[in-house]
Amino acid sequence: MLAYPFGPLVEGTWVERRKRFMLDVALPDGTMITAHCPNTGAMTGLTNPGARVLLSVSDNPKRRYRHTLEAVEADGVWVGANTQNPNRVALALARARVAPFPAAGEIRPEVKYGKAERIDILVTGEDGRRTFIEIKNVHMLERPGEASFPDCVTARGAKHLGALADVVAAGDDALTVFLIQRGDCDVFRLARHIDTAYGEGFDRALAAGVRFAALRCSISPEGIHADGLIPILDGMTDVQLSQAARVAA
DNA sequence: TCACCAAACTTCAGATTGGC
DNA sequence: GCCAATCTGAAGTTTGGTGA
Repeated sequence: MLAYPFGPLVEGTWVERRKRFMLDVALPDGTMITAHCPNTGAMTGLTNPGARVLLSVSDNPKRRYRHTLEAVEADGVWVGANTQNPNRVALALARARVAPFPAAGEIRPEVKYGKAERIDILVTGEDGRRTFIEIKNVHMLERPGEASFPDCVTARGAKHLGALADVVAAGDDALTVFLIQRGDCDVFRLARHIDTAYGEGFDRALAAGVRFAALRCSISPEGIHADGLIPILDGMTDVQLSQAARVAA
């Protein structure tokens, strides 16, 4: 299903990522522009000068740069580069009651909890039971057909896993969705060699009862299409079976 | 209803601190 | 004094919350 339509896009060529939020792009007519890069991560595998990019255009007069990077072509497919889109896609799918999101309940995005934490989506069932849902953006392909996360050390990500484990300990449900913004993968694997602390946090969260799911999305100039869940392979824990059983439940 | 503010995202560069 | 480790601020945009 088309979970998030892009609207009109402009195609260009990646020239240089000058600063974290600024990307120089060459338009087809040779014009050089600076676009906003809404991805503050390392963008491993995507920072390829000469690669085709898709840009959305904003009419907001307050913006310094009218264009926003939406996708980069890598390995022959479009890869979503806007880290704000996964949350939008997840919210749309949650409202459509698509697995792995709860089949019923009140949906609220960006909900504060604890002292200073903020969860991406909170679903409250009619019985009052809450499901805290954290969305993680995935774009890296370490091996053909195998998506991986994280692409760099993410202390914040490990912190989120600990917070979700606390949520489960308090009697609520917690779900982490690895939303993969590329269609050329069949499995998801945790990149423990990149961030061992995140891997350890993953193990603790899994043992505590946090559920995990990997959701593959295909990117096209029309928008982001939700393909469905793919297996999480891990080698240390049989996450795939665990995930399948829990999602089915 | 509108305007304003804070928080979130992540990493780098520069400043600061501690140890030798 | 030097080096390494740690801390802090900044970068642009979006979105939700709050107050007028």
